[in-house]
Amino acid sequence: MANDFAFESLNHAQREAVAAQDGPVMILAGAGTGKTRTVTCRIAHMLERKVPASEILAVTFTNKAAAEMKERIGGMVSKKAAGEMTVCTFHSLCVRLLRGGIDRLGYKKNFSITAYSDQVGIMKQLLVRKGGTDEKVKAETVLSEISKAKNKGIDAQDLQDDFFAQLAVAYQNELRAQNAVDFDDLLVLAEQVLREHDDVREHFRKLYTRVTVDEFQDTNSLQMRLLQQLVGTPYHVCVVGDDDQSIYGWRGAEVANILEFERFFPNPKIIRLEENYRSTEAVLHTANSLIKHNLGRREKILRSTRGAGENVRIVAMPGDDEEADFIADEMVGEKTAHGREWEDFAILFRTNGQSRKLELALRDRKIPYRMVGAQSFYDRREIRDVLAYTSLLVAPDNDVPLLRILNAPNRGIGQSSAVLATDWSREKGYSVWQALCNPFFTTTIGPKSRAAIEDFVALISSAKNRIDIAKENPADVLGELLREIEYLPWIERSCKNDSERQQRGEAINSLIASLRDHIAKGKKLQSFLDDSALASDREDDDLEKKKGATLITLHASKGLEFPIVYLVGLEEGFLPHSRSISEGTKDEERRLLYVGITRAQESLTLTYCTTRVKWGQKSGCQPSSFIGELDDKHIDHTTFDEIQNTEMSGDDLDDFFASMNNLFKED
DNA sequence: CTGTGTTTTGTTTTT
DNA sequence: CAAAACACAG
Repeated sequence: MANDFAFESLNHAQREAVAAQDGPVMILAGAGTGKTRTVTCRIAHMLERKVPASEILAVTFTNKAAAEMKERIGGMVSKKAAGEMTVCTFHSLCVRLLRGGIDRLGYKKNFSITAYSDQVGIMKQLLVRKGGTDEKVKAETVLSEISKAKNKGIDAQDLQDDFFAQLAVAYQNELRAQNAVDFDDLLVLAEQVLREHDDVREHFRKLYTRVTVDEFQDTNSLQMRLLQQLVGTPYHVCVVGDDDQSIYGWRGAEVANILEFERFFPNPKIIRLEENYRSTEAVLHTANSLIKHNLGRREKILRSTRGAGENVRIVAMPGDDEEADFIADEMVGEKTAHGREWEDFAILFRTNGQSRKLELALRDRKIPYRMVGAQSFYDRREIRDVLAYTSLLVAPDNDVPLLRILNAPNRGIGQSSAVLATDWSREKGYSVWQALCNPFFTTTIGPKSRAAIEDFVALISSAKNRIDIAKENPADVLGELLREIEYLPWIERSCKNDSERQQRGEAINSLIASLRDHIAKGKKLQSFLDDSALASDREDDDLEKKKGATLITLHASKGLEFPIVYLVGLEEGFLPHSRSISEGTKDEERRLLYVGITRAQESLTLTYCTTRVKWGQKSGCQPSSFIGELDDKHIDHTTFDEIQNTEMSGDDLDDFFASMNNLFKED
């Protein structure tokens, strides 16, 4: 199955990238330059050259990207070969590695991965226990400092702030005691195993002889060190990325990795993809004129292959209500006038909070839409609860999930009992579960709570036995367990409306269904929990395939493209975000805007408001300083009022009256 | 221990 | 103006 046809369709630079198979290679792929196609061709070409598929490793930024890449390569070569390759995120790669070798570092192989909400839970407890003077520190802040330190390779106790260092040590002990690792530990420990154990390192270097890293601009220095351990001479490593699209600096991403790639892997072949197949000249010229203002970049000039196109518009809005209405109205007009599909439209914004008004405006006009990224499926309360129950069925000694559901639904084991159990277990060096099982503990508390605790212990034990001993399907056991404790009715009682009730019920069902699916594939319960912890995905296939216009944050929009793009809220303090100004990361905000602009294929509209409702109060806004940096060559500056007036002419007039009529009808 | 009413707090982005 | 944390009575 030759894939020559694909090779034929590549441009010069892309072919060069495909042909450069040996030694270190860096592909600088500007926005819309056919990056994914080039990378998949390059890997397909590897397989053609008889590199065994099992020796190929490709690391992506998200699970979704991994799945997509696998599918595309499967389409070019055989499905079987694609299946034998390893395509995954850094984190899941590390899980695989550690499930095999973490015992070398003194952890047990059945370690569990602490989800973010559980990290917060641990830290909150520690703050209560340690924060005698109760300083106003948020658990999230401490965790983010710890995370930054880990990613930089700093030891927890060496944190500058004394209090933070204390917390960091306590936090790490807590995890260790529970044989648990957090998200960052996965990378830290994997790197450590590879570095300290020659045989493990050699094993993996032989296992993966060809390594590709996608979205390289988003890797941090820890991931870079991991990569160095993973790849030995002769460095058959290929990194792909675009420093201009590095927007995860706040999570530790180091643009330096891409700017100083030579330092890590000597004499790389550097290939630039600058021919853009996505956007019009107007869009690209505007994007280029903006990104020019960033210093210290690998210079790239995107060239359009699609002709000038219509001008970019910058529209001043009197307020955020008008902004939303204007966009929604225009979408209706565009659709009828030019036969557009709703899927052709996307509205991009900086913060999730901005989506509310837009949603309302779309809903008013019955425009179908899909929201990407609001709340992660796995962050939902009912899902976290059910997963906590699931993890108890694997390892009841994990305190965090245990404490989470100890009294959810309410079963008469309240705060005070929980504190007593925790304290007792800590004193004796037991887990909380062991405390609950231990008569020496249970006899110390009141008869009512005691009965409740005994019931709870019996409940979990019997469910666990059904899985471990009777070998029943865990999905069935879990489902029955939830029914027995009447979880759903309990959660439903806290819902405000019917649709929320339905959603929660569906979420639980879909989680159980995916567990059943997982078990049917012959995989273990433990790996189900791993996957859930690592799934950042706002997946839920339904949501992905849902029809309609797209509402999306700038961050989540990376890698996507749309014919018609509205980018809202170009105001100082929003984009650039005020926090970025105080942190001195305005460059990253500029890149963020650059990413947004380059999503547009044909039509781009940037809007800003002169007033905006904030915390229920109207307040004034300044247009973003980025607007002044754009070259006006392909830009029209207008205002809301101007457009309203000009629309009074021509055949738009009919539309205007139609929508006015609608307005009156609704009132 | 639970449910309700009151106060406070807050808005970046997420593997 | 929300949601979330908090306080207090039952």
